[in-house]
Amino acid sequence: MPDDVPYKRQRVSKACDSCRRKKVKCDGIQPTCGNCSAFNLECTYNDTTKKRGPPKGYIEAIETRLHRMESLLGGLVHSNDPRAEAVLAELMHDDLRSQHKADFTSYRNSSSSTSSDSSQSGVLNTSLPTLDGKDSPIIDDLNEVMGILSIDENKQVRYHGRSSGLYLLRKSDKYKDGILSIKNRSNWGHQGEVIASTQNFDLLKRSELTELPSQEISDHLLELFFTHVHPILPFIYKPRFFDQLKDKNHLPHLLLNAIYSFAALFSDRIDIRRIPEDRATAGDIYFDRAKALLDNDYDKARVSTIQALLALSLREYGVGRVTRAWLWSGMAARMAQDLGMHRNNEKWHPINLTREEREEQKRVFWACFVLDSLIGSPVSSNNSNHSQKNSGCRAHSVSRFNHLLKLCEIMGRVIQNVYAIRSAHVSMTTDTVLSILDSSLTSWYISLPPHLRYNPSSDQPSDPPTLVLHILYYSALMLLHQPYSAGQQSSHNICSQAANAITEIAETLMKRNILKHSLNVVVYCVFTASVIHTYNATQEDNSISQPAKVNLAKSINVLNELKNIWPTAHKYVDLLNGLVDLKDVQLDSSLSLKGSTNTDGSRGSKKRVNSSNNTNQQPPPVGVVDRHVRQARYRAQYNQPTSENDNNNDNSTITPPPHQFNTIPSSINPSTTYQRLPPVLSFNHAPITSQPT
DNA sequence: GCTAATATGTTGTTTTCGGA
DNA sequence: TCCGAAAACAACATATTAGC
Repeated sequence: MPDDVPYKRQRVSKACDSCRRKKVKCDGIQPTCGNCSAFNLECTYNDTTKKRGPPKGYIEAIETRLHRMESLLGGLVHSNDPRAEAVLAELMHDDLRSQHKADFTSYRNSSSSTSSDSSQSGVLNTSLPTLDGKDSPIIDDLNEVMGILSIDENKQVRYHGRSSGLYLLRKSDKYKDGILSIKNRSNWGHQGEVIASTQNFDLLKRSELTELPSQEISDHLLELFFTHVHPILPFIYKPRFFDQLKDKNHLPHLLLNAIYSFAALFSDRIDIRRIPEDRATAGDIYFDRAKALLDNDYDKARVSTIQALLALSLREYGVGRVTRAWLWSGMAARMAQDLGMHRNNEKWHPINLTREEREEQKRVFWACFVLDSLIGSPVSSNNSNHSQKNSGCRAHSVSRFNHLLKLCEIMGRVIQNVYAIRSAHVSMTTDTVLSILDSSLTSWYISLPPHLRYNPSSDQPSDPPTLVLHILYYSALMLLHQPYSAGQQSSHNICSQAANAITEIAETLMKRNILKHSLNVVVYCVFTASVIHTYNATQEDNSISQPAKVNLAKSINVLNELKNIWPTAHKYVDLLNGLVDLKDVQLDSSLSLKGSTNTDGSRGSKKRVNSSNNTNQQPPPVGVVDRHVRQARYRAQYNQPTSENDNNNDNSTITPPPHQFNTIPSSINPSTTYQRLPPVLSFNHAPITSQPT
């Protein structure tokens, strides 16, 4: 064909709406195409065409690179190398930052067509509302996408993801160019490394690795583990575990040391601490042994290795070495997959697993799922490619664990749909996704059996693991609604009430002197609640700010208490103390920072304006009116009579939800809508069946 | 439902062009 | 003439859509 013959398109670039519906060839002639003309139809070209986004995995790859660069920068900033200081100075240079910002703006503009088209086609809008709720573009610089960076006096950079809620505090004076400058009062930036155990475990001799503590200490630590950890995360199957201990020649040293090292943090004994006066060094010797044993064993996938990884991950999370916790929980999850635990082992006919082995595998797999959800990025957990089943056993611990699994599954969906840069959904509006996920949480709450309900006015107080479960529930609520809290009053109310609830439950735990027995995930939950309180405390409306200040003070007290057992609480207390200053939140001295000592030696907040120091006279919690409205709606929906508790439900008690946010729009068929959500795990069967005893 | 054409985004290379 | 930045281009990957 000669070159000068013009290329004739085989297809029109845009078929008319009618032809597109009928999927027939359209000649594209406007205003009326040939087909519409022939059938005397109105010819329109209204349907918008979708623009493609970046290639699959591209955003993830860029994110990975970004995080790698962040950690490199973090290390650089932290080093004493003068060259690092020069690089830091260069990076801090305004020209570069503005260039960086301009680059990002350019990227946003270039993709703006995608955004607008997306909204029309129902793509979930994952962006964040502005603080003032105006409908300006929701994301306006790189930092909103990344989350928030904070930098302390030691130039230690910290990254706080969106789920931290810290972006709510962008209006503060200390927030500039995407960085919160926060006073670091207790040197937590280095704490992880300082307390990090540890002796040089490379020097441990092989014979020392297999040393075990005395029977008395062993019993003590195992009792602590099975009292405080096992009830909420029963990843050890006790009958099988204690059977293993009977065979002295084949003791699971790695697992034992991992359990000892974690349980030691719950202990008041000083003879198991590396430094007697430092509680955070409790169990260091077992940790060193476990780590050395792990280095020898991590390439051998075994159930006990996974269990050890879970225990070690929990410990590391508690002492503030989050990266290692994240790595080990991820390693555990992948090892579990390597062993095929993500498949339903009841179908493994060729392999003769005993009932105990099956039970153990299920527990371990689901514990991996929970940990990956709570302290890692639930990547592997959200993988729908597993068929392992959990249980419907009545045993309280197992039942609680099963509800925890369901809650984690919902949280995974929240993260996938609300926080992921690229949503798993392509055809639902934000409101719809919010409604569906909110409904899932409500259903979860309603499905709680009586023994897992939290009733603060009951004569029989809930046990600590159940209270932790409720704290996680309210955290999930905050996780879901937080991104929309600035733009939607209903979401903001739910966030505030959830934050109030978390603070109140945590305070209950503290007053009952059992806070120290709660799992370390509580620390982060209380912190995120505190961020909401901080935001509310700065509102002009006194009816909002006053109770928020009271709750903020309570939260800080709780975190101060948690510092005694979980070193990771140090950094959150410091962050909050910094925020209290910078947000000009005026706390009463007797309420705030109880038990904490500032680096300047003073105790409590420096700002004292609020004259009330009577916690019993606290104003109504934020959104309490909404709560009553929702309760009434809930009672109407579920035919529940008005309880006495509701009548005398004073503001100091937590009214059980459901929080009842939006109902699913009638135009949406819930069943079909749910099918569009990421696959939901099957929870209707019953594998984790045994009494945890 | 499915396939192939088309549109669009990324990445790496080459070309252009202004300033030293 | 050289250098560096920006623009242009090609090749490839992938999302979207026309239409069989």
